Amino acid sequence: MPATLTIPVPRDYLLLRDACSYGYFLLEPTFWDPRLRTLRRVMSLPGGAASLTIRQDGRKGSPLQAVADRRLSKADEREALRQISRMLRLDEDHLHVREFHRLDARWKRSGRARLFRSPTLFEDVIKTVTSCNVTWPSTVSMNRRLCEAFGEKSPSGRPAFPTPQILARQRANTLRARCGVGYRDARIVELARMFVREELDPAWFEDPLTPDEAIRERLIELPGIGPYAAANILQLLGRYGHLPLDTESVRHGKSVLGFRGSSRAVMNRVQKHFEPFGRHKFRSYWFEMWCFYESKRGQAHTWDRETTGSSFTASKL
DNA sequence: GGTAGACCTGGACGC
DNA sequence: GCGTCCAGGTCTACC
Repeated sequence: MPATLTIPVPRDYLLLRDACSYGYFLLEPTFWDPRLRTLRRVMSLPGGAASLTIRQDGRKGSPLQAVADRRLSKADEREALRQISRMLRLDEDHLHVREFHRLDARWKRSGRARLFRSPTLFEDVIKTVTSCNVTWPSTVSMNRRLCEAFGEKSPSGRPAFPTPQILARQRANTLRARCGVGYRDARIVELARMFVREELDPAWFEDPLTPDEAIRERLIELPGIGPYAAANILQLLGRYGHLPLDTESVRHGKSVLGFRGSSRAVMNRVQKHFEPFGRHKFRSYWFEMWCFYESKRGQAHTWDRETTGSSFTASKL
């Protein structure tokens, strides 16, 4: 008998808006079904992998229903709830959201504030590494192949994201050959080993008392993590005071904000432009870009993963 | 502290 | 079908 979980959400929570709010919702093993408006993904739980399909009845603030493809023990249920809560940012302080809307009133009416992320910090770190120095279709491909090659299968045959334990046991060459990750191979294996050896402690990174700058400094030391990746991981940790500046920022600066000059000059102007939004600047920056994408491709919850969702490339927008 | 060049892959393009 | 070029952040060597 498959398990069904009922998950309370903040009163402003809307699944189709808040799940389809960041590119990772298009990456394996996550699957947003634009027709059924459900979010499906396989999670690694104490009793093994399980696929969960999450839906909301369409009303803001209605509880979510998550249906698993197998029975879940109490320990499985607790872990599934913890991961879903992280992924959908259900635990994000509503005062923090209100502060953001006071600072940037453009998003108050639509209610945009929450950004989709992975159920674990490890997956967020690896996804960030697979998004560096490649166009989006390659990021899509790397994540699909990582899951197919190394993800534990749920009873319905779909793979989870590989655990640090599985990736830590691989040789770099194996990752390169089976997942097309290129020179990122050794960096991904080393990151996985650091998680397994507990040199990277997710609790320290997730602790609100840990200063942003301490986290940034630690991230920059890691293989494959530079200034862009560190800022991106910071926002994934709910710390929105840094901008992950990349070629996409330059495109946005030029085409939407009307800035001119070299890439470096445009990046500096983008940085300055969002300074007034202080510790919420990433959300202001991101939703501005997200709205631009939606103006070109339709609302994100209508995007098909295999077509629209696989084709974004800054230089072609 | 700043910067040039290497690192890989997939897609576009020309022949 | 093959070769060439390009996009994309991090890392190292060098000034």
